[in-house]
Amino acid sequence: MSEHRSAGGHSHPVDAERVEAARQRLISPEDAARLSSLLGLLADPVRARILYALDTVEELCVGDLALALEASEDSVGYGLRILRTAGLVTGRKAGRIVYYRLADDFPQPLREHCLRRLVELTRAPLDED
Amino acid sequence: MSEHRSAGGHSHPVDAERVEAARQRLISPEDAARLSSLLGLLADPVRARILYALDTVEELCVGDLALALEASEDSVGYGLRILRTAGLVTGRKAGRIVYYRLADDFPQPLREHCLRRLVELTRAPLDED
DNA sequence: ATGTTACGCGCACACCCGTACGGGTATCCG
DNA sequence: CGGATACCCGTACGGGTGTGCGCGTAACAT
Repeated sequence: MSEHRSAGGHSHPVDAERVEAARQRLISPEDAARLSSLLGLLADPVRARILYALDTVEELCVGDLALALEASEDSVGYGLRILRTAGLVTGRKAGRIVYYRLADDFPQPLREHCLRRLVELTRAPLDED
Repeated sequence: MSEHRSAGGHSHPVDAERVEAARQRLISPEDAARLSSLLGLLADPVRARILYALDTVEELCVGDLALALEASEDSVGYGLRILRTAGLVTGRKAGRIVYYRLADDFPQPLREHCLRRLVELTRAPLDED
C-alpha cells in the first residue's frame, strides 16, 4: 500500500469506543481554525502586552504604547495593525494622534480568561523549562 | 535624527499619566513570552483538536487519534511531539502502542478556559471574517 | 509656507512552522 | 525466525510571520 500514508497508518481502531466517543464530541476543523487564529493573536509577546495594556488603561496612542512597553514603534504599529485587522482593537483619531482601545465587541471570555487569569498562571510557574 | 528610530519615535509622552499607569501594571516581556508560547501551542487546529479530544476521552493512541480527527498520522504525530516536548501531554507505552493523555500538571486554567469555554465562543461567532 | 511630529504603508530580509517523505526501532503475529 | 504493525525521528521544502527600513501623508508649530 504505497498511497499517501497520510491518513492510512492503520485502518482499524484499537479502542473503537473511545474513537467514537471522541468523534461525537469533537470540535470541527472550522471551529478549531477559528479558535486557533484567535489565540494565535495572543501568541506574540508584543500583541499580548498591547492587549493587556489596553485592558488596564483603556486608551493609548501608538507612541505612548511603544514608550510604555519599551518596544520599537514599528513592532507596536505592526502589532496594532494585526489586531485592528482582526477587529480586536479600534482607533480613535484625534488630530494627528490615534488613540487605540479594545474593540467594543472584544470577546469577553478572551479578555477575562486569557488576558487576566492566564497572566497569573505565567507569573507563578513553579517549574517548567 | 538618524539613529535607530526603533524606540525613538517620540521621546515625550502624550498622556504621561496613562503611560505611567500602564508601565506599573504591565506584564514583563518574559511573562508575555511564556504566555505567548503557551497559547501558541493552541494556535494550531491539529493541536487544539488533539488537546480537546484528550480532554474528553482522557486517553488515546496515535493511530486512533488520527482516525478520530480524520487527520494524517504524520500531522498528529508531529503535533503530539510538540505537545509532549512542551510537557502538556504524556505517553503511556503499552507494547507497541503509545497511549497519550493530558499531563498531570496540565495547566488547569488553560484546560478550563481555553479548551472548554473558548470553544463555545468560536461556536457562536456573530460575525468576524 | 516650512519644518517637525505622529502614524500608516509597502518592501526586503531572516526566521520559524507545519507538511510530506524516507528511513529506523520495537513489538506482535503466524 | 520473517513480515507486518505502531510509532518515532531526521530531512527538505513551501509558506506564513515578525522586524527593520524608507517613504508618504496628515496635522501641528513657528
